[in-house]
Amino acid sequence: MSKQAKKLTLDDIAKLAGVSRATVSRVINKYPHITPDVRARVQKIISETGYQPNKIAQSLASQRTGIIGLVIPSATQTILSDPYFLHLISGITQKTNAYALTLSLFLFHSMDDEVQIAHSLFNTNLVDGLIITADRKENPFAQQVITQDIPFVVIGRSDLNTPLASVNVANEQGAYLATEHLITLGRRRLAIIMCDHNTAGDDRYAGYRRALADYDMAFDPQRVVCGDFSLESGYAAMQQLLSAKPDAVFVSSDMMAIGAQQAIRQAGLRIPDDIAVVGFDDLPQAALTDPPLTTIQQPIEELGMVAVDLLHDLMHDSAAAPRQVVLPIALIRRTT
Amino acid sequence: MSKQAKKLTLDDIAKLAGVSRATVSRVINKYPHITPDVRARVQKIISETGYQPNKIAQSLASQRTGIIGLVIPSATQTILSDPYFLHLISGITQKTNAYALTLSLFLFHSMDDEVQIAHSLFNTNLVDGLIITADRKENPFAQQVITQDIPFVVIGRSDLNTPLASVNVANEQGAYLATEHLITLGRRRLAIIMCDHNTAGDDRYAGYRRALADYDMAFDPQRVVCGDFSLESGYAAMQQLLSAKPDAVFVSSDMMAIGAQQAIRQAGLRIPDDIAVVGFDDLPQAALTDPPLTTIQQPIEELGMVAVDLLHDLMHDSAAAPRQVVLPIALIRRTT
DNA sequence: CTGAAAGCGCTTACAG
DNA sequence: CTGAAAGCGCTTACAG
Repeated sequence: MSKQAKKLTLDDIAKLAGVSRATVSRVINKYPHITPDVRARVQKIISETGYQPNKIAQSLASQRTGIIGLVIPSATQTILSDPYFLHLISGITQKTNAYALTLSLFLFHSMDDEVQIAHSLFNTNLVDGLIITADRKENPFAQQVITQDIPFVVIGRSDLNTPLASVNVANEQGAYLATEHLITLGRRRLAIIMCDHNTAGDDRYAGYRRALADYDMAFDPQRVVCGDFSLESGYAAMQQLLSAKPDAVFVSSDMMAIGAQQAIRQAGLRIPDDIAVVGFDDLPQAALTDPPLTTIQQPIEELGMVAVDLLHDLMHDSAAAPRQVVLPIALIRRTT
Repeated sequence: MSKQAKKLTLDDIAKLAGVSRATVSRVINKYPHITPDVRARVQKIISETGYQPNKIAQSLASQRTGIIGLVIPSATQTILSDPYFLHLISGITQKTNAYALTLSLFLFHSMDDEVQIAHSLFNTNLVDGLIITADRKENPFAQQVITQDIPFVVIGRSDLNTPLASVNVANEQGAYLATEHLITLGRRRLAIIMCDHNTAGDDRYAGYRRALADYDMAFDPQRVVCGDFSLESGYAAMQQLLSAKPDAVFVSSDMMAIGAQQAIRQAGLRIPDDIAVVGFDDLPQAALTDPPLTTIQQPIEELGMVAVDLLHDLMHDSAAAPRQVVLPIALIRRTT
């Protein structure tokens, strides 16, 4: 407890309680068949001394560390500007706290990091399982994980054509609803700010196209611009789009939508009168843009929570068939 | 490597290379005095087999895990809406990657979590060191850490009156500059949206007061409102402030400033004509608000990087005097 | 420069 | 229900 005290071990507790180390270990691990007397005696010593088992020794002996890794292989730039990841992490930590798991976080700041981290994660017995955000279409890290003997779950769709445990939201359907909403409003010159190199971006683009087709709306490649989910890229994309004179734009993330709104205003146009905007995410800030942003709500925290649930199941029953969960989305109408 | 293969151990490598486990261990740990031949032979086997040492076993034997913990004891709500933390985490992971340390993340979602996490972190030998964001004035967790025998560094000032390793930015001076800027602009009815229960908030408030005093400006408690660093709270605070008819407001975080701008616009007032706004942080989104936000730039990523540097030093030389680093800030003029 | 041996602090069959 | 013992896979004085 205090600074100087030499740390107590199982052995010390065993001696103090007059039992074997095995018994103390069983008490700590809540093994059911222990004489109540003995259990009480051991517990008393433990609480009196403030003994805490050495987690590393427990891990080595039990072959489980209770650590799970969260790997976010996105470009750092994207991560930085998108509160999405904060919500995801929040959902994940809620569950890891509940399961008494420890979360380790792995971000790549360079190609080198990717190699280094893969190296330190695979075959080192450090983590019991992995959660991977698989937004990038090119995802060499995820490719590697498949070949490893480690439970993992993927957040977002993955094109790894293997049955994997995964959680995702109904991206295609969300984009469809958003686009349909704009069409229903009477808009005719629809545009999209999408995100390439990203599976969620692809799915949302597909939903946009499907809605256009279903409603016999013209598709004009001039009115398609790519961003990278960042605020800045949404701003730049909208500036580019302006010359194509859209009267509505579906932006596939709220941060990009906020940037797009800014570009529209700066061009002296009115929202939604001149250009209607619909986003995707429903971040808290979406309700406070000018005007408030109509958007597709996706349950980001829940995404994280379900990921941990799936992983937890996998870790305790490796024979379990990997489950794919798709969470529902909803259109949140604000401005229009 | 592949799914079925039973994992190799030091012993296996030793046998394959015809040396002792000690020698293999020395090669792995880059012990300098090894016969080149022997080293080469061992390394060949290691790379041929793809052997990776078991990190847990290494940790138990060496009494170091290479894991450091990042503890963010802020209210979850605050964390979620503030990209600040993303930048901080980014800075931290850049350095942990460089030092080949593993980062574990601890967020509190309830009072119970706080107890649980403290319990699992202290005296369990899991982490080699801790980084704590000490923004809350009431910080029982930080108080506890002090009594533990574990290296740690605090991000943000702490009122724990002990010489601690810490990194911070010049909050007071930043607020002073921001306020001075508004005064120099000719504004006379200054207001502040501050953040209570938070040491950074306190420091910034102090800088505001000092500038007011230096320039003989009236201080009106009517023109002081508290938020919690979230966008929503900035919005609400500004609405409240409106009746006091300020002509300028220093908002002690960018997210709150963005919320405040929104409230001003919604009230039909112009920025900066009717009310000038200065923020604090210089998040990427500050450059894209309407109008672009003048703000105090603080090097958030660097805060995280320095924290890891300090901790790294502490872990390798526990006798080292804990250092206090204060990073400079700068006024970024945009709109006015 | 290298090896034999002890040790890190636990867990978990195996007996009884 | 409980204990003795082996084992988890490494590191590191200690000799030589």
